[in-house]
Formats: sequence, structure tokens, C-alpha cells
Amino acid sequence: MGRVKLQIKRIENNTNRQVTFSKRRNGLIKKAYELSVLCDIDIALIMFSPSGRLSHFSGKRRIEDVLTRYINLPDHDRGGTIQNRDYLIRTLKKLKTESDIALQIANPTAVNSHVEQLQQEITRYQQQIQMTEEQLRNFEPDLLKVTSIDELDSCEKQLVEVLTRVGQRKNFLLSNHLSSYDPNLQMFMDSQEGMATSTENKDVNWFPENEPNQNQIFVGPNTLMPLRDPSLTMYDSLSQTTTLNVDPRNIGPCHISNQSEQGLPPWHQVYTTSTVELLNAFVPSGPFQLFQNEMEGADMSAMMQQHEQDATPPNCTQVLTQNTEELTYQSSNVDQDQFALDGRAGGSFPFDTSDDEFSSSNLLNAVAWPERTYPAGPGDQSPLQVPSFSQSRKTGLLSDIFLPTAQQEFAYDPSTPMQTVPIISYYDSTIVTPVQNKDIVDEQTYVVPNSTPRSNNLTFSELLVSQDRRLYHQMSEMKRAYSCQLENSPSNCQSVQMVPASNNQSEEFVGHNTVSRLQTPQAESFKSSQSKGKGKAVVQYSDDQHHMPTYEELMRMPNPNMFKPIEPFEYVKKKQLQSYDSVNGMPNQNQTYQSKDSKHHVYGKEEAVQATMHNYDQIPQNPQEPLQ
Amino acid sequence: MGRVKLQIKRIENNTNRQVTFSKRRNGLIKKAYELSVLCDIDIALIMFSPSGRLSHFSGKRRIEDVLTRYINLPDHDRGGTIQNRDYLIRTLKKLKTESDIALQIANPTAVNSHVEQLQQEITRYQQQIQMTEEQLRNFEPDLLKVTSIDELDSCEKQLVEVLTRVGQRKNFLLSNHLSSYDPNLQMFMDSQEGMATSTENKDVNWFPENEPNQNQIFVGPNTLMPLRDPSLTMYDSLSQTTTLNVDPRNIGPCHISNQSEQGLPPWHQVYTTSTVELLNAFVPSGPFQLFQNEMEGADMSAMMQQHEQDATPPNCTQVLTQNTEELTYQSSNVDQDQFALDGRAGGSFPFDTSDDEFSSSNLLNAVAWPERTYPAGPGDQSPLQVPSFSQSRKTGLLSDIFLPTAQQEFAYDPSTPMQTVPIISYYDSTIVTPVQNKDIVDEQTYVVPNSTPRSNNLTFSELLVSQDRRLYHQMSEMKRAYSCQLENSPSNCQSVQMVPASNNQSEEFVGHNTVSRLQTPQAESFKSSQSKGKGKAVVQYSDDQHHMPTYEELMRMPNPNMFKPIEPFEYVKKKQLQSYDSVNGMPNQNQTYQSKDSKHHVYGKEEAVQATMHNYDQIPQNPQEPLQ
DNA sequence: AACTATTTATAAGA
DNA sequence: TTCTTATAAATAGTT
Repeated sequence: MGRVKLQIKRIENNTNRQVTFSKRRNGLIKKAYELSVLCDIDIALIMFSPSGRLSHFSGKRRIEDVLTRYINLPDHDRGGTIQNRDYLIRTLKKLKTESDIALQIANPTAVNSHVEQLQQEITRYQQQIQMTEEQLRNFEPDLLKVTSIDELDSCEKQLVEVLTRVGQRKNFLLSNHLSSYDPNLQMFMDSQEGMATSTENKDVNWFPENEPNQNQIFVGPNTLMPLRDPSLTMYDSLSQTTTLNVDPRNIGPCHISNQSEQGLPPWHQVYTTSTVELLNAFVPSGPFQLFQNEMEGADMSAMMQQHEQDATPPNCTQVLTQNTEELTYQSSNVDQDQFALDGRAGGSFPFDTSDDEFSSSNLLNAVAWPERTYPAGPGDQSPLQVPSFSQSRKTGLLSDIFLPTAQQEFAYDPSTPMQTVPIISYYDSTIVTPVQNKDIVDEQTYVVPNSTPRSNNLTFSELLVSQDRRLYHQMSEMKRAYSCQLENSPSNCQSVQMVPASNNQSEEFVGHNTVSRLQTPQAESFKSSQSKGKGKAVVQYSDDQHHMPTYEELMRMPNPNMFKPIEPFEYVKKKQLQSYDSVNGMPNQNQTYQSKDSKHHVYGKEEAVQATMHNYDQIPQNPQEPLQ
Repeated sequence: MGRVKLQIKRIENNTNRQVTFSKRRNGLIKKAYELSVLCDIDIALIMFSPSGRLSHFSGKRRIEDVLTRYINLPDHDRGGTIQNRDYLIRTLKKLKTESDIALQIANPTAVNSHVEQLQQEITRYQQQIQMTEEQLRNFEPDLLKVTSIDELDSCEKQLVEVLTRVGQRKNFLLSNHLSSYDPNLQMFMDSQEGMATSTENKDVNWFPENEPNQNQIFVGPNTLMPLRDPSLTMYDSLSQTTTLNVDPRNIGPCHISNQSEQGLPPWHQVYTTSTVELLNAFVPSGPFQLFQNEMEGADMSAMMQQHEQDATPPNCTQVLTQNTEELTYQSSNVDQDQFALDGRAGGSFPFDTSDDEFSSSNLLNAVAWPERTYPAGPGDQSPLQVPSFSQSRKTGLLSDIFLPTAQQEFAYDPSTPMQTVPIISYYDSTIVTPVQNKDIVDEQTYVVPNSTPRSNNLTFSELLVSQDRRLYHQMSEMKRAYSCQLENSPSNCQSVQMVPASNNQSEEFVGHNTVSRLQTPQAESFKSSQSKGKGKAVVQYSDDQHHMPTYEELMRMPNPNMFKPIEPFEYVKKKQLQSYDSVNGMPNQNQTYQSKDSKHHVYGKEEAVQATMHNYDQIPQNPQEPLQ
């Protein structure tokens, strides 16, 4: 491209060479920049001019980070062994450390706590493995190591127990495989074979019908799942609270005590898989918007009032099958509309359960509830404390599942919808800090819009937040509305698992499968990172201001599009004359523009992302809790 | 410059982004190349594609040299700020030489950041948990989700099985609870309670003692594992062949037939998991070199002669427990040295079983023998035909396990050590064909020195070849020496599985774990590809010249460093008018330039790697087979 | 550095 | 992926 075609060979004329270098270097850097922006890639370009001066360019990540990434790359991917690799690594680490230190000053906790978190996580996993293996040993004992008859006895007992259940199930299936029944109720039937069942149970179809597999209840041998009749508690959640106290060791009849006209007891609850699955049946997968539309104009407080007045429980049957230690319930004669929060949601279950883009069953299936004890709170008066959710993927948060640790650190509190949420993103090893100061733009500024105007699309993180929030609300609402108080001791909760997708895909796959449908930067980041080894998110909650959302709040929850778009990345191309701080990319104040015979060109740059959620003025910080 | 002006902002569409990257990367590299040539400068360009793959370019100097130059630059010139740089560099330079050596030996991935290690660990634990939980699910099935009677049946069966074993164990303990026994043999006892057991079984310790879990034999209900007493067959492998014919449906006594003084029957053998595990106990994990050292000066033929003369079988007991359909054997009174190929290897088992860098138990544990029928061959006279190994990872070859399909296609014949082995590599969805014809280079050739001279290091493929070869040899030697003839029909082999590592890690993990210690291009390729979804190798064997290696050959096998270094990768970018020398990137003199009105630009590109193994003159093409 | 004629890169579509 | 083509962009030589 020029007046003549230039042969690609060394330009012998010194001046010409330097001039050409100058021109082409700029062109090259421009191209590199464009590439880095267009394709959102890591790039590092280092040139030494004919006179030995350095020019370099890197994309949104610092050049040393890119070099580190390169050097740390497996040899094959890189294309060969690096001779002085060790040296490079060390030196680069030094380079990186220095800027990281500066970074830590501004953002002290993030880096170190990350490692700590990981170590915590490892410890947790180790424990979990130990637990699971112990459990397994019950079934597959290392017979050669077992020397005590007692052990064998208990093992035998357990096996027989499971065997019995399997047999029961088998028999049941054999006798029922021809009859059509509401799959939603199968679980109840299963646990009460031989018992009289209500003939009207076909009327009870408040479970989402299209996802029968999610509605199943399984309780491990040592796990109880006391659940009250939802319709009962719904109608009479506070004035008459029925609590089931079941001792796992108790083979006798189940104790059922009534606590009337009392505040809810402290929440010492542990949600087990079973609960999760059950609640999953409750928690709809409808898009937020749908649900919101349905709620339109509903006056929650008034409805709640009405409920408290209407204290007549519907016809229901409580079933406790003791020999399998499964506690469940059976509801009969519950009108669908009645059950569905009594028509609050327009005569159906309050949340639409139909699929949509984001709230597919995949998403929700992957959600389990944490196996955590919820700290005590007298009723709902004191906020339910949200546990530190940074422990394992089993915390049940979508973001916990989908956001890989190395790529995204995600800080938000699902219980406080009005929180401002800074998103700190890790790109590989670089922490992308929120840029407060826009002044870094000086000479040439390429603005790299990290997210295009998204109209109604969610970023992935926003999706997670909204989904988590929805789930959190729904779950907690379920808890409160149904008073599903589990009296299990934490030690009994060994079987919390992720709810796998219906086709037995692993949660990772589910996650990936789901994420793969998204194209937001976060999702993309996840996709690429997941392939690097099944990343896992660490979700941190702020420790203060935990707030148990109310149903009303839930109703008022804005739709997922409530978030502001993420601020565009800023790409600051500091050209030629300006020196920039290596840490934050700010121009050095004491720096004057270099003359054109400056030793080298400096192409610094920084990018930042900041996501701020709306403050929703219409939702009070400490709203009244309608159910209280 | 295109149909429309493209806004420089992130391309959200995945495909478009990748396409654009591809195009622009080429353009960028071209520009960089031109700049580097025109202006004769040092340049380094590193890009990571949206999918994380590396593209890089450097001029006439290697990229790491450019990076070093960059790093060594005074802070001011680089634009960074480093305090103790000079001191650091001096110190690091000292370290460099030493650590470079250490780095060659030790693992390069160790340099990975702490965080990455932790995350790896976490991933591992997650996998482990998943596995264990899956196992557990066998015993604690989610009964409500099980709708098929078949499932329940198999579940029931499994439970009964365990229950039976527990009961047996219980009975056994009740009658023997005071006696101490060799744990290695307990498994046999378990399956033969009530049967007379040898009182001398404590002498049988030919299993590696430190990995008891790997030595356990479990055969699925439909799988038989007839194995002759190894010591017996070892001493008398050809003159007296004992074959166990066991009908799986046969509840009666096991048929044992003797075939005396006959050539080995056709190899209709299928190796089951059990066999693999058993053989694993035999196959040592010592490094090739160690093993070679031990073999130093050993005269194989003479030894073999001696063996054939010494035909006295040791005291042994064959055990077939029918009700569990487990067939195993018990050996007693076998002296360890005697067993260990009768002192051929200096009085111990011929291969060192201690761990070393490459041949850790991980590596070998990951090896299973293919569930394949070996075509007939009269004894060892006709070459044992190697099946087409391109079927599954269960072929048992290391290369099968470690080399992922999409990334590496690996063609070699482990049975013919003197074969020339072209390695076909895929890079970035480009099929890298072996370049036989350099004529594809026409216009422009960018030379990307992909590999530097490797001195004595093995490439991963070479390691695999050598390991496979070793294993192949050892296995076949075992087969021949012990005449472990399995008469199972292929249909019985439903349970071939990879042998998991001792800590229940999955094979993938084992592979990964092992591979992660290597830094050869192939290993690196595997690492990155594995994370992309558990790649699996396709190993193809040429159909001719299959050769059953002999023990003597095995002994003579050169050490792993025997291979020539792989030829450097050639990155051939055929572009427009200029041809470039493939080595130094200089334009080829004899090339004419294309006219500018050429129909289109040709941006072809080819990559190639070719690995040629040494021809080892000292090993005859058709060596004498000592055992024949 | 600015100006253009010209070459080159590449976006979109096939 | 690869090819084609219209068009945008880069740039050689000049000023």
C-alpha cells in the first residue's frame, strides 16, 4: 500500500528504515489494538526500534501479565521450550509482584483472601470426601479391614435397609406401572405403600407438571425431612405452627408438637437435598418478568391479612412413614387455585413455571440449597443471617456454580437488593480494578465498550444475581410461608448434593450447557475458563446488612433488566509522549510530555469494569415483613 | 477495510470474533513480519486467541530472547518502576544456570502460581467427590427417581452381593477372628470361606506391598478371570500350559484342562480389568533406565535356557469361588526372588518397582489392557497381531490415554521399536500434516521455531512410545512367560476399566496428573486439550510388521532418550508472492513474485512435525525370541 | 508530518 | 473452514 510495492527486505537506508519503522510501528500497534479490542484477547507486542528503543503494546492486560501467561504456557502450546524460562519467570514475577503490591494497597484483601479461600475450599473438600467415603464404606466396606463383628452388623443392617427400600420401590413400580397417576404425587405414594391414600390426590397438582423428576423426595437413612402441609401452613402460617420433631434414632411414632400463636422458633435449619428438591418443585423457573407481571398490582399486605384471618386448614393428610424414616406429607382436596398462594398469582402458582431464555430448568436444576445452619433469628423479626457463601459450590447460588474462581470474583448480597455491587473481575491473574478516575484518558483514547448497549439483555453476572435473588427470595418465602421447619441436626445433613439435570448431567455440564447459551463477557469468560479445569465461583457476601427479603419485596423486585449496563471499558492509549503509572495507568503527574526524541514510546493502558446496581428507592431498606 | 467500516469494539458474536481474530491475526503477523524484516528489528508478538490458544510471532531472534531483552531493559526505558532491579537480575542470573538444569529435570509446571495449584487441587477434589458420590448412589439410590425395574434389579443385585460378602466376612470372622493373616490374601480368603486355605500364604508377597488397593481383584458378575498360577506358568510356560475354561453360567466345578508340549494356542484373549490389575501388580513402574541398568550384562538367552530346564512348579493353590463368580488364584510358597523372573533381574523382580519421575504408579496405573481379542498366532512364531487401537481409551496404551484425539494423532507401532513414526499434529483446528513435500512452501513462509533443541529430554510422544513399548513388552512378556491364557469369550468382557489410582482418582485425573509433570509439546497439548473436554487419543497402528517383542529385545531396549528430537515445527504461510526459507524466514532467492492481479491471495498454512525414531542397529529386525 | 496513489487488509456473504 | 468481492485502511514515496 503505497506508491510502489515495497519488497519485504531490509531497508538499507538508515533514515528510511527508521521512518518506515515509525510508520509501520504505529500501524502495527493500531492493528494490534484493534485486534485486542475486537476479539477481546490478550496481546503483547514488543518492538525494539532500529535505534534500540522500545515500543510495546498490550491489550487490556498488562504486558507482564501477558508475558507471564505466555511463559507459563505449556511448552507445546507455546511451540517449544523456552531456554531461559526460569529466569523469565522469576523476573516477570518480580515485575508482576511489584505492580500487584501497589494493587493490593488499593485493594488489599482481594488477592490474599483469594488464596485463603482456595485453601479453605480445599479443606472443605477434603472433609467432604472423607465424609462421603465414610458413607460409602458403610456400603462397600473394606471387608478385609473390618475386624469387628459389630461393624459388620451395622453394615449389614444398613444394606438390608436399603435393600428393603429398593424392594419396596420395585414392588410398587411393578404394581403401578400400568396405572397413570400424577407423577408429582408419586413420591408420596412411594413412601406410604400399603397405606391408605387419599383418593383425591389427583387434585393436588400444584407441582409444576412438566418437571416431574425434580419433585422427588429422597431422604437418606439418617436424614429426616419434616415438612408441613404447605396448604395448611400457608393458610395459617403464624397462628398455628405445627412442628415435627423427629429423632432419627427413634423408631417409634413421630412426635408432632404444635406451637400455637407463637413466633417462629429460631431458625436452626439445615436444608438437605431432599428439601432442596422439594423446594425446587416449589420454586418455579419462570422468568422474573413473568412472575412480576403476574404479581402486578397485588397488595401483599392485604393478602397476608386475609390469610391470617382465614385460619381454616384445608383437608390434608400428614403421612409419616417410619420404617424408612421418610417424612413427607400428602395433601388432598387442595384446590389448585387455593394452593397457589390463594390466587395471589392470578389463580395459579405465583411464579410462572414455563421456560424462557434464562430460567430454563437447567438453571434452576443446578441450584441446591446450602447445607448450612441458619443462624438463629427470632422469627423473621431479626434478619436471617446469610452465611458466608464462599465455601463450596453447594451453597446453591447460581453464581457459585457458574462463576469460576479464577475468572470472576463476584461480590454481592442476594438478600439486599438495593446494594451497590462492585464486580471485581479477574482475568487470569490480573485483577481488573474498577476505575474511578477517568482522567487517565489523555492523548488518544480508544473506548472499548465492553458491553454493547444491552437493551433488555442481562449480563451474565446480572443474570446470576437476579436468579440468585429470585431463588433466595422464593426459597425464603417458601420457608416462611410453609414454615418448613427442619429439626434435623446438622450432623444429619450429609447428603446435600447438587440437583442434577434430569438427564443426569453433572452440574458442571449443566452449568456449561447453560452458560454456553449466553454471550456476555462474563459468560464467555466462564466458558473459556471452564475449559481450563472446571472453575468454580467464590461468592462473597458482605457481612453486614443481611436482610431477609419479604414476599412483598419479592413482588416488588424489579425485573432482571434492573441493572445499569456495565460501564464501558476504557481503553487508554497513551501515545508517545506520556508516561503512565504502571499500576493504575494514570499519567504520572510529574511527567511532562516527552520530546519526540524520547527514549521509547509508552503504551500503557488500563481497563476497568464497574457494575452498579440500582438503588431502588421504592423498596425500603428495612421493609415491613407482611408475614410477621 | 472491508465492506463496511467496523467499529472497534468487542465483537459479541462468538463465531465472528473468532473469525475476525483469525483473519486479523494473520494480518498482524504479516505486518509484524514485514516490519521485522524491513527494519531489521527485534519484535515479539504474543496473542491469545479468544479460545485461549496462543499465536505468536517473533523476528529473527527467538521470542524469549526478545522478551529477555525487554525484561532486562532498565525500568525507565521500559516504563515500569522496579526498585531493586539490578540486584535482582544479578542474583537471578546466578540462579539461572543452576535452575535451568534443575528445571529440565524437575517439573516446569511447578512454577505455576500457587493459586493455580490450589485450583487444580480443588478440581481434583471435586472430581473425586463426584466419583465417590456416584459410587455412593449405587448404594443409596434416589429411589424416587428410579422408574425402571431393571435399575432396581441391578441395584438390588449389587446390594445383595455386598450383603453376601458382608455375611461371609462375618461368618469368617466369627470362626477365625483370632487369627492374623496376610491382608494381601484376605481377598482370596473372602471368596473362599470354608475352603481349605494354605497355611503358608504369608510367604506370598509378590504383590507390591505398598499399594494393596490396586491388587484387589474384582470381577463383575458376568466376567470371569481365569488366571493360572503365575509362578507355575513362569517356570513352565510352554511345556505345560494349564488353561481354565470357565463357563459363566456354570455353577458346577471349574474345568481345568492341560495342554502339554504344544505350542501356545491361538491368542483369543481378552484382558479384563481384573487381568489388568493383576498384571499391573506384575508390571513394574520403574523407569526404563533403571530397568535397563538392572538388566546390564544379563544374558537373556542363557537365562531362558535355565528356566526351561527348571520346570518344577512351586506350591500353589487354585481357587475358584463360584457363587460370587470370582475367579482368582492363590499362590503360596513362592519365593519372591524366584518369582521375580527367577533372578533374571538380579534376584528381584526384573523391573524396579520404585517410583521415579516418569514411571510412577500413576502412569502405570493408568494403563489397562485393551479389551480386545488378540488374533491367533501359533505361539510366538507368527507375530502377535496388534489390533487397531483407535477405538477407545481403553486400549490401554499410554498414548491412547494421554493424547487427545482432537489435538494429536499419533501413529506408531509399539511392537516394532525400529519403526519410523510420523506424528501428525493438529494445531488450532488446522490439520498439521507431515510435510513430505516442501513444495507447499511457495509464497511466504513464516518460520516459527516451535521447538528448540531438546538435548536429552523426551518429547511426550516419545515418552509415550517408550512407555507403551515398555508396557507392551512387559505385558507380552508376562503373557508369554506366565502363559496367562484367558479363555473368556469377548462377550464376557464387559467390565474393562481403567485401573484407578490408589486414591480413587479417575483415569483422566491420573492421566492429567501425570502428564502435568511433563513439559513436552505433546504433554502440553494434552494438558490444554484435556481441559477442553477430556480428549482421548487415537492411536493407530500400522497393520503390517507387527512384531511381538521378545524379552531380550525388551532388555536391549534403549533408554527413553533414544529418540531423535522432533524436527522443528514449520509454520508455512503461503502468501502472495514471496517464498521464505523455512528455517530462517529469509525470502527464497529463487522465488518469483506474483503479479498483483493474481486471482486471489493465498493464505494457506501448514504445520508439520515429524518424529523419526532411531533405527537401532543393535536390535535385529527379527530378533531371536529367547522364550521360543 | 502531510499528502495521495497505490497496495493491502478485511467484512460480509457465499 | 475457505473463497470472493467491495470496500476500508495502510502506507510508499513525495512534499
